[in-house]
Amino acid sequence: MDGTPTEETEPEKTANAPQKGTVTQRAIEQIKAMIAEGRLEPGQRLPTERDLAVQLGISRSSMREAIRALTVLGVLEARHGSGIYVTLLEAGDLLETFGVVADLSRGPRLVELLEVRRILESTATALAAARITGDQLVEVEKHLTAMNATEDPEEILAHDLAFHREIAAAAGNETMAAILEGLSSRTFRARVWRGYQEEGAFARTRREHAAIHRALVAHDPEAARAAAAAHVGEVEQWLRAQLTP
Amino acid sequence: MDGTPTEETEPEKTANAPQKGTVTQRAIEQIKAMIAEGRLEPGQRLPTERDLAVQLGISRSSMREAIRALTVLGVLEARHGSGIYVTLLEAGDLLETFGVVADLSRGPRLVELLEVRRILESTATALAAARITGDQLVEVEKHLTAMNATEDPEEILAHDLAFHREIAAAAGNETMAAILEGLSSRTFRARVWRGYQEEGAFARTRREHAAIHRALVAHDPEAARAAAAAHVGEVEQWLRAQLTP
DNA sequence: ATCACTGATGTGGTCCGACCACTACGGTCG
DNA sequence: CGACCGTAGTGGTCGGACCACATCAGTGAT
Repeated sequence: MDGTPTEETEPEKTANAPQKGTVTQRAIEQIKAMIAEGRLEPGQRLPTERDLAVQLGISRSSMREAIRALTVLGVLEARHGSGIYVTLLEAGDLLETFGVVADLSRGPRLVELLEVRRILESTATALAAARITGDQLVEVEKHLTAMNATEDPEEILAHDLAFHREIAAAAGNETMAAILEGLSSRTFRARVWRGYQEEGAFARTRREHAAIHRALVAHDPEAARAAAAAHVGEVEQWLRAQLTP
Repeated sequence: MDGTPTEETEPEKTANAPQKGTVTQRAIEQIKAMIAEGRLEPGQRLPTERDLAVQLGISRSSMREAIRALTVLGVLEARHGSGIYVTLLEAGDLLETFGVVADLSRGPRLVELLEVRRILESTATALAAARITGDQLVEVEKHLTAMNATEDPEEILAHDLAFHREIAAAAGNETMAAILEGLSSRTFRARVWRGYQEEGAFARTRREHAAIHRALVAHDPEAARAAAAAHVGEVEQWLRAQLTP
């Protein structure tokens, strides 16, 4: 596209970043900056990979790496045959990567993660108790009864996740809900649950869920906070004990 | 490896993932799985890009995209001329991406982020009050006095960040500290601070910091929790008011 | 024997060009 | 008018080439 090769061979200083780090890293920062500055709106479609590469003066390969990076971060979304789009940049999009932390953590850090979850979950449950509507409560109860009606561990886990997800949603803070979602990612809980439930913790779990539900119905934030903290705290203490046998 | 070009054209079912999603996405999952299963230890060096590509049966280009993705997630680290290494997988490594959320969030979500920070920061400060050592307290005081001794906004911000970072570290939960670090990322606070401090909030900020420090010295968790919650809450309320003028 | 220099080697970083797989859109045909 | 189909454009993949950098063994002077 350049045409006349007599263009500035010397590095242009037109308010552009000179040269720091790899070109791919630079491209990532530039696209991020474009979004942060509002030059790219959520949901908007970007130019093609080829055009973008030309615009930033890099090869398509490097541009693809930059796009891939922003894709896994939940900032961009590539649709085969259609184009590249900015995501809606909602909490869920950007915090999806949180699950990776939970998946790759082991030992002491699992306890730390549960501690964070206990803090956030108890607060979220308290907020939910104050704000939850009738419809939302029905949804919570649906998963609660379904969870108690089956013996299939997989199904129990699924409804357990949904139970807490509905509560987090009722708290009215999408960001907090998204973080808790990542903190309860499938593989994370599956690893902990396996051992925990094998000790006949089903009954205790049901009792704790019932206590949380009771607090929600009563719109009692303090009771809800205590119940949720105790619920997560039980698992936390069990896991803590597992690490020091 | 197989040699004979009479290779099975039909999809191989040798316990391998058949074909879902892009090859790059598959490679990302496979490497993640290798780490999760312990086949790759933290700090360990991986085979070369070229070898890895051959092992997973994909091109080097696709492998590079996978590596780039895991790099931005803080799972891998590429050193030019040396090789690719698994990071130490510490909380700070994996939660670095949290800063992206703060950088790209605007409007209502900024309030939500501050709400999350208020919850975590207040708890972390409470924990710190109970556990902080003399040395750690000295470090905190260093930033406190330095912050009050200058008028340069940039320097104030830097010491402010360090002040809270030291407290979070004293709480003894690296994961929580890493999340708070992301929630206080430079660009995030710079955007909010700009307007907040222009209203002569310096004095108030100093008073709040002094209150937090007093609670730490007294080893009074409840006072620390209240002071930290009020500190963040002030900014939170100010920002909330800005959004509904 | 010790140390600084130097070269070769291997690694990640970048670029290019080609082709494939899929989507979207428009025209055609029933 | 609607279903079908072909085409152009897009992201996805591949292979090869070259560059920039780190590392280390070998060399040489001290």
